[in-house]
Amino acid sequence: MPSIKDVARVAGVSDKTVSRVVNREPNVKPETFRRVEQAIQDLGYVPNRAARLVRSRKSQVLGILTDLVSVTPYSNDIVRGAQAWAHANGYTVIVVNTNGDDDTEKAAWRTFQEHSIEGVLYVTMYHRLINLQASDCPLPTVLVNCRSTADQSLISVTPDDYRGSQALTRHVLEQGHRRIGYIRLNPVLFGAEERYRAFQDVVREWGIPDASITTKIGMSGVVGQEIDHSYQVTQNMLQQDAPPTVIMCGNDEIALQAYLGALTLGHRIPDDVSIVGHDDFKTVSKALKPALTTAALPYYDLGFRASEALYGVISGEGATGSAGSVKMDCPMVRRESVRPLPDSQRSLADAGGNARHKD
Amino acid sequence: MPSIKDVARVAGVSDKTVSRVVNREPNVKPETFRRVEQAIQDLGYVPNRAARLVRSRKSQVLGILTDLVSVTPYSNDIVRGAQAWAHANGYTVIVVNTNGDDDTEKAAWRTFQEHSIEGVLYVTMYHRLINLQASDCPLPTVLVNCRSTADQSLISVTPDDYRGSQALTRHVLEQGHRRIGYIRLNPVLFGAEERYRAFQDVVREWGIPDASITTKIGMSGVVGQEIDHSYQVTQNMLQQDAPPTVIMCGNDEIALQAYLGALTLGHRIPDDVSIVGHDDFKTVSKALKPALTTAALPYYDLGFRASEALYGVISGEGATGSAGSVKMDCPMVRRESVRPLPDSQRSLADAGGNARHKD
DNA sequence: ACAAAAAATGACGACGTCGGCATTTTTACT
DNA sequence: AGTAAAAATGCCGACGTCGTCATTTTTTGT
Repeated sequence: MPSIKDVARVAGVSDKTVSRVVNREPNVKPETFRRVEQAIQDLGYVPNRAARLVRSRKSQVLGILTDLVSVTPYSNDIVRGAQAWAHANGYTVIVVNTNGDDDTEKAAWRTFQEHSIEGVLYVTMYHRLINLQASDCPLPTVLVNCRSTADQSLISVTPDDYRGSQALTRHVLEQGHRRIGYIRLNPVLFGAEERYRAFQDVVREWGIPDASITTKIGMSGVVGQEIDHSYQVTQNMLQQDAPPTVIMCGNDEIALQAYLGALTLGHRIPDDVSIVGHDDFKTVSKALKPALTTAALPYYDLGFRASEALYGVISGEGATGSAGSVKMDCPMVRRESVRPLPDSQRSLADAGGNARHKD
Repeated sequence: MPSIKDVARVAGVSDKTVSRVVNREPNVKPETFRRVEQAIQDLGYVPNRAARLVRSRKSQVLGILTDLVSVTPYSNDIVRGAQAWAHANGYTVIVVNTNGDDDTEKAAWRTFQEHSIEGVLYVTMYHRLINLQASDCPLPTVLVNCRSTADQSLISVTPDDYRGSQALTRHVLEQGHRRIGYIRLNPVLFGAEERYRAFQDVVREWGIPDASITTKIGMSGVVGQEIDHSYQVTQNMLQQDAPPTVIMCGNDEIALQAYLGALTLGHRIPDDVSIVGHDDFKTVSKALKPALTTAALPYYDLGFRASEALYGVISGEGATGSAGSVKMDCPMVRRESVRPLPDSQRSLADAGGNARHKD
């Protein structure tokens, strides 16, 4: 592994001049520049970051700390997004999975310090609240897909579950649906709460009577090993009197269960029952027939945006406190699983009440 | 950021003694050891890897080069497996996604060299053949999920698609199925070839007549944007005269299509038709009702095993040439989507021919 | 108690790079 | 041509750590 001095010798200049060429500093004669470049080429010289770092303290490395690569493999897109930003900006990324283990997390922070990392992305694989103090973080940190209840000053980048669910609910109502089944995500998840709240708010805003809404919990249990009742829940809903014309699912996995449940009962989608999901897990949402209308969790963007934010913190560009925190939209992805109801079918007669949207 | 000298001063010893303590070298008086540890604690000293590296040339860092995080997000488990090995063995991991771009790949190799990385895992996100020379790799390299047609000497760790498919086919035959539909994976994929070949070999070995086999291609087109015909293909198969009693799918995504196609036609699974997949994409295979019998792609193990192999190369423990290459088993995961056929239904009468397994 | 061996500790320099500053070469201007 | 300013280049040392080897302290055996 040749060093800068080897290059200097070959090019017949001093090591400092080589350094200048390598770092594109000014004040190098074109002719010298050429000679040095040639020598670099010939020797296959590659600068040594470690040595550079010993002097300049700029590692150009970012750390990513993830809790566990949960059952939903899609959240890896957060990491991809972060990497994309990093490589576009000359940074390298070190990733450590803690698997939710505290000791591993401790070790990871230490590793990051040893590597003189400039900043850390603290990524959770599902949207949740955590309990982290800024003082626990020995390095500049940005929270991704989570927020800290303990310390508001930690900047976070999270998906806006509320708005995603809101858009979906509005869409469903605009298509004329009034009898609605809602299958909730595992209540343990933060997103579950937000999504359900948005659903309720919109439904109330439109004056839909409670009687025409059926809500059930589709998943429950510890994250990672939850029990999924949504298949059965769907079938129960469809077999009740005046069944819902649309089933809104807490996420796409539940939507898959809803499809299976409905199809097995001989219902056609969306002719007999419409279905919407949430998250846009493409392996599911695009694969279903008809393709699923859902709201896309912006995982990739979360990672990308968070890296930008982290860079802001590192380079000290203001943005202190939670002022820098961002909620990113979950845009609705309209596919074919929601059928517009003809006017004639929009009454609520058989579910009691017939309130309509006020506008 | 305190240095080893700050610690030395506080502990009242020389920097070298601190170094000894940090690296657990012998010949330090217990009392001195204690004092130094205390000083380290008090100052929050963390050794600086860069400085260490400048001298010792052992970075304890592995690089992971991935082509693209393809449509199947599951292959990320390869990376997880590699990380698991790394962290268990004191290594840190740098990941770079090339998105299949040659320039990015070039840049990645360079970055790896700059970081004095010890070795590289060259990971492809789907099982395929690549065209890489050992001479293209400036660092010790192990291929994961791919093999090089250009250079046999590159060690590779790949899944054994053939044996996975073989096990699945045998299972299906053992359950008494004789009229079989086979929906092929995109022929562009290396695994598609292997799996189909295994299927054919077993079927032939058992003496099943060609007439009772229906084979169709389920996906085609460029990887990442393929067209999926398998939904329609399934329905066609089920509507033919003497339809297959089991449909074997090139992978689990195709199996999902098969489920949807079958259910929509009113067929029950596995009562009317059995289905098997391949890959064990859990979001699909465990979610389906009934859960899918499939063969598990050992992604995690691939990554873990490959790291071990790479370490072997780095530390020069023989294992030269493709002698070190490994094919890892894809164990069958037996769930509920295959129904054993009662003897009375095992004839081939209506499909022409009635050959039986020879043993 | 004393020498020899063993253990513990320290002084110093090198690793590859780059910042600071001194020195040399070139350019611009009279 | 001569001089001042600007440009180009080089020398030296420091970053934090650890290897080498010298020095000091402790232990062991008589």
